[in-house]
Amino acid sequence: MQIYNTMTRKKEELVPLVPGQISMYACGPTVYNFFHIGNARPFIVFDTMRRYLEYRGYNVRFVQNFTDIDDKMIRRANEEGITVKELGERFIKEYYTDADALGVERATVNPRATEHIDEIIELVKTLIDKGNAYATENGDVYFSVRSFSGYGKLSGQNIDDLENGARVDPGEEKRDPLDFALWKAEKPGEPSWDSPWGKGRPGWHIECSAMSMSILGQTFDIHGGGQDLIFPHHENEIAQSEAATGKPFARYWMHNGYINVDNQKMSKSTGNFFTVRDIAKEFDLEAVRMFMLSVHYRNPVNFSRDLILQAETALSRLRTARERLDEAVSLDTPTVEDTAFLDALVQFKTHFNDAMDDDLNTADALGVLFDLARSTNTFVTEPRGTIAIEKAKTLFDELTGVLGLLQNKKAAAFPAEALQLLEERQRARKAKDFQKADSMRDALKNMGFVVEDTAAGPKLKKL
RNA sequence: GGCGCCAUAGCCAAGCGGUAAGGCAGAGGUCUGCAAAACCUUCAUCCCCAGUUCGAUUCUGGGUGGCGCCUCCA
Repeated sequence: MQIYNTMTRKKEELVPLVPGQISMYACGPTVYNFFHIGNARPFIVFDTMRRYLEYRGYNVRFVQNFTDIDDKMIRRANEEGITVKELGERFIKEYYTDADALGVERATVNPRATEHIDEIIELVKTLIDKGNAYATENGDVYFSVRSFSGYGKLSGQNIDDLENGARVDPGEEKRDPLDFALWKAEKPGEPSWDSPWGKGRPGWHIECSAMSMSILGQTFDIHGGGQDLIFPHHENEIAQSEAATGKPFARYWMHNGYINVDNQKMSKSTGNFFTVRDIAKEFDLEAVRMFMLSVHYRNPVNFSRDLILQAETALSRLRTARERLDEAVSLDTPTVEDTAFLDALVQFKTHFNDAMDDDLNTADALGVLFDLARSTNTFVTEPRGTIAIEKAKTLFDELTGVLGLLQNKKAAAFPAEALQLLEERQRARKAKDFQKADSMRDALKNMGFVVEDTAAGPKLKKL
């Protein structure tokens, strides 16, 4: 598989550190609020990456953290009049609610920053011992950027150019404006932990280094996140981690593009965001996943309700095709068409894999899925051999499963009243009383159901 | 100022050297009592100008127009 590595700015063959295994870390949410559609993109992208790697037979260790201590957490907790811990607990729960609905599988581990304070302190200690960090009078610890010669290698920034834009906040005792905080001294009313530098809390960047390395090892395969994390967050992670261990940190860096609104980056600070929770009130979140996967993960994409609607319609095309396979009439003896069809299935699978192997080209892979749908739709118009039908179902489930689509298997339960109307309508039709039949169809429509007359009889569908 | 991304039909979006996947919407048709679903047909020469090449949407240079990072940010 080829993936685009931000570090080298090229597509590279993915060769895992340990054959057959992939270790992967993605920056997770700061749990101070509901997450928005823009935040959802990396969750979906890296979940899809993980699913694909597992499908291709890798044993994947996938870590996505929760940042549960930082300035925003503290501010929000104060506003709500609750503790930072309580705030974190609440929004971790809310995260799972939305992530589940988006078809995002649970990571192998979801570490929390506050549960890795010991590792963070150890890492900071090591950096001070090695001369890459220094503690100040008031108990802050900073990383000395100029002590790490590789600084800027991920973002392609020249350290002296960066110097011009850097600034120092009042009260900070940085030796160099570029230096960043590893440990922040306690302020009144803030959660804090004991450390060799006095009470305090970790800086943001060090959390990810500590959590990723303590769970996946000093060197691991893939590190992912949004493009806005390239600088400074990921640059800083590299500096801290490699300075401390003397070993390469992540081997491949994957970054997803932004979700835009009217061509502007969706972000909390701009205020042009839609929370996933709000969108869930209007749409099936699987349509949001469909929408995300219809674009290559590195490209920016505009978000709008109209586009989710398009995705919803497209998704139902796949869903209908899959249902038709279930309803297909199968024969004990294969038909002559079966062989050609089975060959076609193999082709679809190959094309799907080729697309995904090319830097996770989900847009292209979805195209294959629609080709498959057309093919099966045509195939099931006649009774076919059981084996061919079953193989088609298996492939369909396999490929939609890799993309995390069509996972809502819940059998649609229709109210008795609706089923009765459907029956009455059918009787009316048999009696050629079409006026009555149509009025019942209208009544069902008002209840939110459409009627489809199939070869196997009338069928109800939710609108 | 430094670093970087993008420009393909009404909309969304792959492709990235050999004359444009797929989805949504639209048009015509088949099926249907009528619909719906499905199927068939139809719907683009790829922002502009140079250059390289037998051949460029795809490479190079220059424009034009969008956008991002450099400060919290997925």
